Amino acid sequence: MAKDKPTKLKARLPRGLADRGPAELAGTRAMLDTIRRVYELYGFEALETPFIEYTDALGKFLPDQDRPNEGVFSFQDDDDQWLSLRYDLTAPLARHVAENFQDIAKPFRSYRQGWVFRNEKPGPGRFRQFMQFDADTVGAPTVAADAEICMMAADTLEALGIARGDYVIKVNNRKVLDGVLEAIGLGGDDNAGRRLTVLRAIDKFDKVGIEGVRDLLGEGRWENPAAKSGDFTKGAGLDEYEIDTVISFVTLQSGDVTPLEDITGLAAGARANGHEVNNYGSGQFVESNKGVVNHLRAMFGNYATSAEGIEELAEIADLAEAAGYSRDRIRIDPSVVRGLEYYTGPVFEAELTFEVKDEKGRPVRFGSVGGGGRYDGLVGRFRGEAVPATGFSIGVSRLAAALSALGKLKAATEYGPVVVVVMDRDQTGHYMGLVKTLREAGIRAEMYLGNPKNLGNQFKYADRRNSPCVVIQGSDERAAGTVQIKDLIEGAKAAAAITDNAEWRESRPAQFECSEAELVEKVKEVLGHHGVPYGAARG
RNA sequence: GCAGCUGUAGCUCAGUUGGUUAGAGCGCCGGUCUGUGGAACCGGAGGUCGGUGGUUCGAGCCCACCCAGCUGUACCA
Repeated sequence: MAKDKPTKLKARLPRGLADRGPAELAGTRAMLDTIRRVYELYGFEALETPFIEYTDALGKFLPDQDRPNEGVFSFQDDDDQWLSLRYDLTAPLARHVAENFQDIAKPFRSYRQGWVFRNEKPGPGRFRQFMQFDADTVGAPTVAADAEICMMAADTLEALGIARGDYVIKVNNRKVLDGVLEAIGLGGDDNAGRRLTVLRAIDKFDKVGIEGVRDLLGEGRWENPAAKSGDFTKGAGLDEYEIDTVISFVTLQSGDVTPLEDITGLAAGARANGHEVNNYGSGQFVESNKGVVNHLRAMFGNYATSAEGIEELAEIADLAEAAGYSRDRIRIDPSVVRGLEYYTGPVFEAELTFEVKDEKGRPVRFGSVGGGGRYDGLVGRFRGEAVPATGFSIGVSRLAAALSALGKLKAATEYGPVVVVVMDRDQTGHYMGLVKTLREAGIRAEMYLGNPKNLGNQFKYADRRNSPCVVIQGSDERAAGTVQIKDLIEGAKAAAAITDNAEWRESRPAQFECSEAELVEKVKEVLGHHGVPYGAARG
């Protein structure tokens, strides 16, 4: 009989998804605790919604398609209704608020954290399942709510260990953009398509540079402009004058032009307080949000829609400044576009400003690690009236990926349990008794459950589990009422010099004997010596 | 979706102008060592060479198509 090899099933993980080990879980848990602490400090309260929503609650275009799997994972219920895995936490929040509108005290301030899913092509820092941590204020029309969200975003990133200057919260306002677009004749519903193209072009500013944006606003752009090869992106088809207008808006802060605030009268005082003040000709100037806002006023203040947005930005800048958040943390930046569909006013984006490199030394683009904005229309979709709302979302998974790529995510060695080795199979009950004693003292412990015939294997196991120590009791010890405790951490150090195997075995480094009654006390000494937490000290 | 690159052991990769039975390092398992982790030495398991078809006396290598992965780009409500 020919032996047919059973066809092995290939074990493989779908792309864009990831298993998480103990170290990563511990790191994520610490991040979540930190974020939660900041959010709660600001007065937000917890809320959780399910992973699954009706598809039409998430977006407006889906239900009429055959397979609404563009971007979202969807499937049909028994009753043929389309369900989807949530792709963010904002739409479910809007549904929750609308559904429980009467019972919710407004302004409603809530936070929530959880997995979201996107059916898109994954990449570095882009996953198909990732975690977000949101905070939203629903029912507050004031821009103070927006300003507060920005400040909280800054506080959160710093609480996570990102130094001031290594991140920035960029702020813009959709109304300013809308006004500019109206001014160049792209207002109205029939220009929605071109408007979108313009917004996307602006969004790519830091990726393709000023010339790239110029091409995208005009005829279009090749993936490799020099060789005119690769993918071609069709442009918005604007003329020279229109392009110049848009470019002047975008570069206002982000690129070549940095508007400066004239502080001639204030410079002396600023210097006295230790601020750096640049000299430009006769007047004295400093980079500031107020400078950007003044510049916007001068250039676009005569467009009604823009003016409204500019004044909102001015107020956010003032509020932030008054609270001590200056341009190094919260920055008015007209190139920020974001969330093209549902944002109605201020939009925010959290960016890391330091460069992260991959293992080959090439710079990695992680994109924004958080974002948000005002979405006055989202809750209103479920009701007849507009409900003002603003919120912010941290991309926990992406931020964790960025931090660990940078080596900033503390990869503290996770110690395993104390292992009680099995020397005599017929004493299993007694060994488990030792384990129980340790557990009752709050010490992680387990008896070796593998094949106990070779004692060496049990040590190898304990070594791999990163156990701080093992407990040994053979017939000699049992007769004497004692146990051997072997400190594996200390032993590894002590044995580093030994090269001869026989000597290695004989020396039994870092091993000592104690009475069974002293077991807990002595193990605690070993754990304490190495800083291994136990009992209440464990997280 | 579009473009480029890459598919050989669990991982990283060799593999001559096409030539018997496809290799190495690491890892894994076992032994030296059934009362002691590491090192060392010895041994072992593990491959439809991504798939299908073609050219050839002969294909891991050449050709066509397909599939998968990576990178970029587009899309991302």
